[in-house]
Amino acid sequence: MSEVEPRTEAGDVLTEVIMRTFRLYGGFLEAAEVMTKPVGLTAAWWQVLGAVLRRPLPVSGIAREMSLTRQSVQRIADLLVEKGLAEYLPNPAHKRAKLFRPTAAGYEAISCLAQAQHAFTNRISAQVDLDDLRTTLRVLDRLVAALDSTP
Amino acid sequence: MSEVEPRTEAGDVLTEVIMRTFRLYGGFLEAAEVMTKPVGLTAAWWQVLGAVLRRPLPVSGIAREMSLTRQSVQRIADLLVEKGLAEYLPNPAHKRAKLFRPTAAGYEAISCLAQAQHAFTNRISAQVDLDDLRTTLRVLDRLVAALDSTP
DNA sequence: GTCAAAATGACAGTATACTGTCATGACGAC
DNA sequence: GTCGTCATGACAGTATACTGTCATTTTGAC
Repeated sequence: MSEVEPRTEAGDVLTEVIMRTFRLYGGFLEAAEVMTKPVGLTAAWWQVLGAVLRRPLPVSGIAREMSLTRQSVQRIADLLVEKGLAEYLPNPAHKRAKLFRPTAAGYEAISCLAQAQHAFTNRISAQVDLDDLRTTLRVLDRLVAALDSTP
Repeated sequence: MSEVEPRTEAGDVLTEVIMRTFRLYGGFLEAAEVMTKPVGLTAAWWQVLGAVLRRPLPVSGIAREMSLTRQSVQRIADLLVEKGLAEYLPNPAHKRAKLFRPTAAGYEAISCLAQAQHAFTNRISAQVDLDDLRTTLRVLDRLVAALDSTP
């Protein structure tokens, strides 16, 4: 039997952080569903639409930006087009990779959501210390980087 | 047109924290899949087995503890029993709610995973400041509480 | 210019977790 | 003890994201 590597104190804390991350993921996702429901969207649709607010992108580009698979984004994008919230444009630079962007209805839905999102984040963030929240963001950024650097 | 509520500075930071939370969820989940694969488990199985290491629980009790639905946990639990990693015991206190617990094989799989998990959390947590990590845990706890208190 | 490699979309299949519904067991008010 | 309510498991259906595979388009090495 080989030696058992003990967990460092930092490792213990990180383990707790990971468990909270899972809880928060579920909680934030649920909050997003609650916000999007009245507008006729879902959290996933919101996320995809939000990625092309500033400029059109091909589906594969959205996927890269969001760290999702092409296939997942493609499915949502097709649904959004079907619902009239987004559209495909011919891409002069690439015959297959059409450009994806919101329609006027899509932009309107997103602006309604911005309202709800502001109210939500303002309310929740008021319950924590701002400097601590900044520290948290910095730590999470470091953790994302640490995960990406060692796949 | 009604007034547009602006996002506070804390709200802005929280928005960034939420996006990192989604990224980290994906990253940690992937890391868990990598760790569980050699042992013949999945991340979800690991989580369910881990909930009954110390004492048996009925499926609905596990679900409550993990903030998941009964149905999701039931499906995993049945799979674990099918694979011989866990078993159902008669519950003297409740005829329907059988008690769920790991078998010897289940405990062995979990102890293998503990090894990989320790190495992982030790390595990742070494890249952040310990006090900052503690602050992060405290903030995440507050956020979980804030979400739970206003459904 | 040619051709291999990578990118892209399309299609199929799987895992996870959710909601909704129903029947049955447990529990408390009375 | 009875009855209404809640808890629990079972079953069905949906949403999201994943992997794998294939054909087509683009890109880059030569």
